[in-house]
Amino acid sequence: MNADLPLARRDQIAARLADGQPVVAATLAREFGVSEDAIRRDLRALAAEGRCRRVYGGALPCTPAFSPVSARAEQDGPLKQALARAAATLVQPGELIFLDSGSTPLALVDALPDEFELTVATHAIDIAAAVLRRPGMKLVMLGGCVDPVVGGALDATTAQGLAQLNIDRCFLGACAVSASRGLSAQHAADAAFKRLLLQASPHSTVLVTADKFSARAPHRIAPAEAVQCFVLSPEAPAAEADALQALGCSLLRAAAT
Amino acid sequence: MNADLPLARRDQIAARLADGQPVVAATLAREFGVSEDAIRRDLRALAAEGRCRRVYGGALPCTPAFSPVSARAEQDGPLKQALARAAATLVQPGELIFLDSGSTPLALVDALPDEFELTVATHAIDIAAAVLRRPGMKLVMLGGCVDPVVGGALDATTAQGLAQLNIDRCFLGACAVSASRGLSAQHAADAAFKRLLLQASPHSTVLVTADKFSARAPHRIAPAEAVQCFVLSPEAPAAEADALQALGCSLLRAAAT
DNA sequence: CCACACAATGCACGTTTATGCACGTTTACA
DNA sequence: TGTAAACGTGCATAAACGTGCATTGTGTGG
Repeated sequence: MNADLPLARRDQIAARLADGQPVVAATLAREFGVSEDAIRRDLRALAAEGRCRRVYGGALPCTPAFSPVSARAEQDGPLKQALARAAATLVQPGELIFLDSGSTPLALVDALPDEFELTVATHAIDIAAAVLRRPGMKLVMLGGCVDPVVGGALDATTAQGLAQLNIDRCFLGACAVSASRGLSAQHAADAAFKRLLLQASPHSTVLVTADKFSARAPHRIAPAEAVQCFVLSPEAPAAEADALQALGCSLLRAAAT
Repeated sequence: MNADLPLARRDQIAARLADGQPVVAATLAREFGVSEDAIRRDLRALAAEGRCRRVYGGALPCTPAFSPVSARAEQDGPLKQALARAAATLVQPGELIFLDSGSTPLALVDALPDEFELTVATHAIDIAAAVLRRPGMKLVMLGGCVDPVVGGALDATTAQGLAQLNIDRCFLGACAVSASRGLSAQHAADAAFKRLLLQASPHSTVLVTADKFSARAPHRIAPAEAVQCFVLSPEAPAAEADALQALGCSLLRAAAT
């Protein structure tokens, strides 16, 4: 991280707490490269200001509620995080990556490395909010009328904004995946947008939880071979995986949780 | 790199701080080829002008880039909610309202009536997220490169998107308010956007907490008479309120908490 | 041309602050 | 109930701090 100003460290810890994240003293000590004593002093000071609640092993935010991302990430949790970690290995420093809407791409935000100077583009509100919490990343928001179901902008303006980006890589969530029927989505507008996104990206990755293979969805996005890489969970059926590979798609297996 | 003018050095340091970068005294001393004493004097001067926060080892930007909106979100809770409730009474059914970035407009989202079939437009990520949680509202998101300090899109694309909206009413937060100096903002791009927003709206309302009257900010947005209505907190100084009214602005007092 | 004010700087001094380590105590968990 | 980790406290150290003072360079008025 950047400058080792003591108070800056304290601010960063305070920011995490204000964000609703609990902090662990030992972890922070390693992360900031100082002894646990120093961290404990910080936490004590913050607690004295009423900015957190001191507990054995670390500290908790004084307002424990309300933290949309972390809550969701915890709950849907380990599986999507594992997919996200695997997908994050594909990203190269300095790239402009586009994150599609959905909880799996959302998990990817927290898995992206800090030091890569990435630019993240998205049309999804919750993903933008998550990126905003990551210091080192630039954020480009696509505007338009927001579809309340998808949680992101989805209209002609959005498509137009997409066309103005030089995307290096995109990550999609899909409603349904099959080697024979390709990718499908629940909503027509969402499918159309994903189709444009695939066309606009020289390299596209789809994050797939195992249940997506058995799912059906009405709107065809593209054939599977339009995607360069699929990230699969460990319990994905081998038959489907082999079929995707036979189409020329590369596969990435997430580590078992 | 360096002209030897001392003031030029101070300006460069100020520029970095305005950019959100923390600075380390020892590093700056080596970089500019002067003693740490000189740097410390600069930092002290800048801090005295309110342009940074002095800390042990260097200085931090007064609005740290890394803990953007989340930290200041709920600090003045009840007060801002009271302002929001007062402002919400101005809204008419079916309108397209634009919400500026800031914690006060954010509070307004939850105060808006459900049954009015409103369309809310914004360029701020957190406000969009809040609107998304309200069922009966339509949401229009303005896109563009997102300013991490403001927490919303702020570039030419955003301005263009604004021009394509038929806004009925807009609600602004301001960094500083004064009858004589008008509205001011901390950041140039933010000020420019607010200026466009005022021009694009037939009716504009500014939500003002009492501390905004004593605050200073470098970038002038518009004179106070460019705003139709100010919503004031109960403890706002009467002198300032009278001065605003003398300029032809209507006032709305929030109920005491 | 000189004297002087003035601002910026570097240096020396004593003071404050943050840190790490050592010690004994408390806490969580098996 | 026992154990290991986390805790708080005291102390020593090094870095950063503020202040006062001498030096330098520049511009101005006598």
